[in-house]
Amino acid sequence: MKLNEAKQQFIQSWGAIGTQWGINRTMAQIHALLLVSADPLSADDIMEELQISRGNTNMNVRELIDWRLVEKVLKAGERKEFFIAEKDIWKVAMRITSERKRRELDPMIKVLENIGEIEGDKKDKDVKAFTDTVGQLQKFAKQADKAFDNLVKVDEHWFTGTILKLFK
Amino acid sequence: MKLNEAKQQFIQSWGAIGTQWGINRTMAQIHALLLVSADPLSADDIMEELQISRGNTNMNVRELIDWRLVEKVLKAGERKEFFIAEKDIWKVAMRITSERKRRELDPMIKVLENIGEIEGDKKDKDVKAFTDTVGQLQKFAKQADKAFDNLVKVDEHWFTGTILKLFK
DNA sequence: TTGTATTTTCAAAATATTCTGAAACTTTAA
DNA sequence: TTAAAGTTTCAGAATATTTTGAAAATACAA
Repeated sequence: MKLNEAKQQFIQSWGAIGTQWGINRTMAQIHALLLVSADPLSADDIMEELQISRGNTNMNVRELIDWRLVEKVLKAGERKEFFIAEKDIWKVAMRITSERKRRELDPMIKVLENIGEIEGDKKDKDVKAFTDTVGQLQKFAKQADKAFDNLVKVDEHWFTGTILKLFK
Repeated sequence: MKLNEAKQQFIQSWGAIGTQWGINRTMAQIHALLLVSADPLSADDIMEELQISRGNTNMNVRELIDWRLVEKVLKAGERKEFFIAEKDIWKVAMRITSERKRRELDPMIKVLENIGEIEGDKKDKDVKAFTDTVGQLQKFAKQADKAFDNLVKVDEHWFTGTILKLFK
């Protein structure tokens, strides 16, 4: 299998998987392209490689930067911006996890907090069913929130060596 | 806050969160409705409560059953089918996790497996960049796969008591 | 059987999301 | 300054997804 062939296959497949993840196809493709590129690419490189418009490229690169999966790189003597992806897959996974938590778990916690006390007979089976489910969800959401925070925190400390120092 | 008011708020918010999760709004709403209902509901009940069509109701209830979040219930003397949601939030979370793994991680593993050996100079930086990233992804995906399987497995055994028996 | 209640399917309509490309804006070098 | 290179924005077009509702299929009682 030739390199370019394999690259193209990887990029296309990654785009398809992206949609399953609820992620924009183009965003996933640009990420894939940058992940397997040795050098930083410019917007024009990306447009050329993926056959997409400048606007689309710009929007999705910006989104990838928001997710902290891609960084802007400046080359000496060049006016253009270049882009490079974080290559450490563990870090990539942590950042995607953080972002998904922010988009999926945090709004859930907010919704649950905003549900007020229910008026009426607390022994009523309908009132019970509601408060019981909402209560369980609240408990679960808070636990999950802590678990994710710890996962990401431990990971950051691992890299900076903070945890090892605790054992000295 | 009145019960019906709170229910309606919960259902609408859950629908909105669902879309963030990459889940169909109606599916999330039906799930929310069943989660906070004391008794099983019929398709007509769901249509009435959420103001949606029969086709939409049928499709999404079926999808929820596929996810093992909802079960069909038959009432004596009634010809209609009724539906009830799994109320144990931990079980719900495990089932959603399993389904997401199936939809998100499994296709990723498949894609990575299908990428063949790259022809050409293995010292070339472009070849290196590609094989290195794909290699890292493969390693990560397999670890994640095992981790999720174990999570779900431990959980099932926990409920059936299999793990406690191991310590006897 | 036949008729009635119920569920399922699916083409077309409605809605939502993504993409394009050109204009507006910004940055930098001369 | 000016102008050229580059980036961003966003209205409208293209795509994709979801929803409706009526017809077909199925299940059941008489």
